[in-house]
Amino acid sequence: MTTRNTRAAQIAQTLADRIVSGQLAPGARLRQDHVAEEFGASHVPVREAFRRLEAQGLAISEPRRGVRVASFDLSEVREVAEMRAALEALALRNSAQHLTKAILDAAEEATREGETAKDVRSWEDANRRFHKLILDPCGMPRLLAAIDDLHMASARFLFTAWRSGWEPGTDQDHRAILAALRKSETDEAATILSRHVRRIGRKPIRSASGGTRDAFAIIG
Amino acid sequence: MTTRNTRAAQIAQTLADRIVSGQLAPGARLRQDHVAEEFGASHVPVREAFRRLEAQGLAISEPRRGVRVASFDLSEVREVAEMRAALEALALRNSAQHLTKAILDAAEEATREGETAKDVRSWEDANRRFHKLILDPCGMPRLLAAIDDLHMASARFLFTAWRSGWEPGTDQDHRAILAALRKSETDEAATILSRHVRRIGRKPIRSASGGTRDAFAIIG
DNA sequence: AAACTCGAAATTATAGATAATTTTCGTTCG
DNA sequence: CGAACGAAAATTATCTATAATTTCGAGTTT
Repeated sequence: MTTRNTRAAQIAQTLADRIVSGQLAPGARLRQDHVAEEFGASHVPVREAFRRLEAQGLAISEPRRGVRVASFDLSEVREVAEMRAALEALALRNSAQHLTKAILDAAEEATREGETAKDVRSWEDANRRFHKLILDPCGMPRLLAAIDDLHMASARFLFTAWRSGWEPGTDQDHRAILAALRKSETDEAATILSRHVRRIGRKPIRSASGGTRDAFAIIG
Repeated sequence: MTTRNTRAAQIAQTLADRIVSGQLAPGARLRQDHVAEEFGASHVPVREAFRRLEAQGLAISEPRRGVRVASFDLSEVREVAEMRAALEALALRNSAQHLTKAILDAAEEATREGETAKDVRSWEDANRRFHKLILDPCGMPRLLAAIDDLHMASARFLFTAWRSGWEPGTDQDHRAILAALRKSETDEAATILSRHVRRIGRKPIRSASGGTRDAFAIIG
């Protein structure tokens, strides 16, 4: 199997998945020799992977002190929500004129899948697919890459908060966005999308010390 | 001042400066052994620096084929302008309530310096200072980092287009933004800022083959 | 003459080794 | 008993060496 990617990219991808899924907790140390050994690689590609994770905001590196999984708090959840709102609205405005009926149908199907998802992971997958479908046609690669990074952060917030317990509901926002797009009411669709992405859910979490605190995540 | 940063960070910084200033042309190859030799380093920190430049959009890496300075065209200039407009407007809305008279005075001073700048480099420096002054108080580090990267891209577009020949003018937009902020008319200020950042200038450039084509850059 | 093949040179990717720094943990001193 | 110190261990950052891949050109074939 000749992988087309570099070793560093593979390692970065796997570690990113673990961080997003919550398998690697915020604050956890990433020790280069341990990671290298696990992947059967030397530490050089591992260090390159770390630099990538750092740029994506998933890890934090302090010189001579190693790399840790980035921590986050409510203010960063809010920040990512606001950035997503601003950038996704922009993308949608540029994407709208290129949307076809087939794309909108596929987005509706993704919405249905999200509504019937039985766990948070499959809901997130369907939700991301919805957003990607209606935004990709904007043809702005740099913008789409930035949105992708923000979605990854969103997913991390979500998986950390909703480790278990997920009840699906009808996604009125998605349907309203699609209805507006079908009527070519771009501004309306962008406005709903912007509001939709800024909705932050709260869930009580049992902390290690026995008490309960609240966890927050973007639920759009 | 010995920056206690890593070698990789120093190399990335220096290369980024060269790319932004146009000293390294779009498409130019970055050969790790040559760079390593120049900086008196091995190829390991050089490779880490490359990953950083890649994440910032300043370089493009193709596995086994090396790293090149990223190319860009009018559509990317437009894209960066739109992204800056969206994100800087967001930042300003969150920054407005924290702005003090001292900050606004400093921003006005930066505007004056930009108006009297004798070359494009010092104009860009003053312009960036203006934007940074009024946006930094928003206290959203991830947003500010994203804006920083976009400013770097903007500067690159500008320096590539306006390698020479620069005539200063009064910056009415900056003054209008400051006036609105002084009156606490945040929405008005954000609207002007958004329009301001999307202004794209055109300049005829003598190409190598003797003909002239147009170069474009964000002039806000 | 154009296209193709093969091989050498250049370059990138990975591995192994070394030096420098931080962390850890036991011991001593207040 | 707790804080502070210091050697040992672990970890990071860097360098040198080796392996793998691509590029480019000379020579051959159609």
